[in-house]
Amino acid sequence: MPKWKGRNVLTSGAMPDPLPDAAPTTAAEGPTPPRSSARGRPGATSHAAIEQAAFRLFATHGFAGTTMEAIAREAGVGKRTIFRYYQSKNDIPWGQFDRTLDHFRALLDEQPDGLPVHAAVHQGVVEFNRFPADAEPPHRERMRLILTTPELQAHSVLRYAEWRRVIAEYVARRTQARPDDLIPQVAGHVSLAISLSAYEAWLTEPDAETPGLPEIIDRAMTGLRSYLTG
Amino acid sequence: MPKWKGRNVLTSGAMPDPLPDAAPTTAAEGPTPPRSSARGRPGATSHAAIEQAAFRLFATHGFAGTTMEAIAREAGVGKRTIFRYYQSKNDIPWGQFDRTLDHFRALLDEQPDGLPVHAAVHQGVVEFNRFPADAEPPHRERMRLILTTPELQAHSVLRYAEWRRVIAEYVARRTQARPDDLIPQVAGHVSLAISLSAYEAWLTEPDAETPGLPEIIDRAMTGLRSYLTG
DNA sequence: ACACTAATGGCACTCGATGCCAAAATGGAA
DNA sequence: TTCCATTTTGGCATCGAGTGCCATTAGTGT
Repeated sequence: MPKWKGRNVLTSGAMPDPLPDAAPTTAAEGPTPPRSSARGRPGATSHAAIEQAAFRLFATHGFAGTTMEAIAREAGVGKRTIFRYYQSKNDIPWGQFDRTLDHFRALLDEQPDGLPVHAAVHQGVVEFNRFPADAEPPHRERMRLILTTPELQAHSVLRYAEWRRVIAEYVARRTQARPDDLIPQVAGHVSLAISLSAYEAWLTEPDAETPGLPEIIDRAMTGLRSYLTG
Repeated sequence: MPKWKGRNVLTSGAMPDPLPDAAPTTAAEGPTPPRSSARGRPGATSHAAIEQAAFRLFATHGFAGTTMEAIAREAGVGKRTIFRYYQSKNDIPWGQFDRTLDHFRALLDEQPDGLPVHAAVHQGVVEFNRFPADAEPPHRERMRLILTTPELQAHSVLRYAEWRRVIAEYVARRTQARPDDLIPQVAGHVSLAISLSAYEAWLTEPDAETPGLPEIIDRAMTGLRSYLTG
């Protein structure tokens, strides 16, 4: 689903971490995540650094086999601090996903109004999942981790919900309905279904990915249409 | 998604608990769940009793506000024992869901071969979610809990996966494909998408549920078709 | 009564997560 | 420079889910 703007090298380069750290979408709770201001003590680490440390450990000990303490040690900060940057261990692999939702919204709005709604949504989803070849390997690893680790698979629905919402809102706007109405909701759910199927197929393929993610999403979409029309 | 065969009264009557307790689908691990055999010490409780106790507490303290210790006390058994009946706290609300999958499989097989695949699947899903009026209120409460509690919402994907698999296998068989191929997978994902949308709409409606679940699923399905054809 | 079998439940322990708070660390003002 | 307001850090205690271990209990069959 994701689509991290620029380059996001996983183990060696820089992690997503775009723009100055923003406030969490799931507002006011216990500790307030760092937001590198002018005044006050500067942050001891960054999302990027934490994710790099975490993925390094995940690669060797697996997700479940890596404790938060270990990640903290690897990142050179206190465990307590990690929990200020990420609400939970499960949130680490997703990184700054929220950030990309604005981009997704923009992509949908870019679609010409002449296009039928379903086609516009489809195009938006495809574009959202198209990115430079050099950003693909790390993205692939990230998604593989997420889609093959049960805990993460489960946790991800909470992320998907925000993503679906973007679609539901777009469809609602274009069909004069409310985002909570049945059709917009179905559109969101089905778009997610398509994407997930596509990702699973994508991850199954040999690394010499002949068909890219966009192509597979296209294929899943046309597959759905032919399936539904017998 | 579910469909517990007979009567399954939530707070007052009997919980699902059909058939003699079977082995867990996710096989051999730590403690082996009870399977009331002839020999040996008899079980101190049952899935039904545990679920009743649990739901009683969930109703007053909420899901998160209810500890496993509390459930154990309410059910009159040790905490350790509860964990032998359910792999996790999150598994309690779903009850013996696995059991219903065989029934689902049977429903699909019942569909006439003359019916187009998508129609057969649709019918199967609809039938799966049709049940006696007196079983509805508790089912509704159960699903409301599951679909409105983030932890449960997330955890449920693991259950849904098995359910989707049933569809993927059916579609694969009828289209001479493999269950892991793109189209069967998409069919499973999309059927789930439809069902979830329908459930959400169903739960939103006032209790005087004019349209039942089957009708809403139908509506979601036709909605999808018209959405996809502009 | 005795052996066999299988579930129970207490205990200790790991790990994720949270509240609390004193101790950094920084920029700006006196 | 020193003090101050500000903001993050990280240690500590605590809670709750989940697991391994194992002696105990409660049946069945002989």
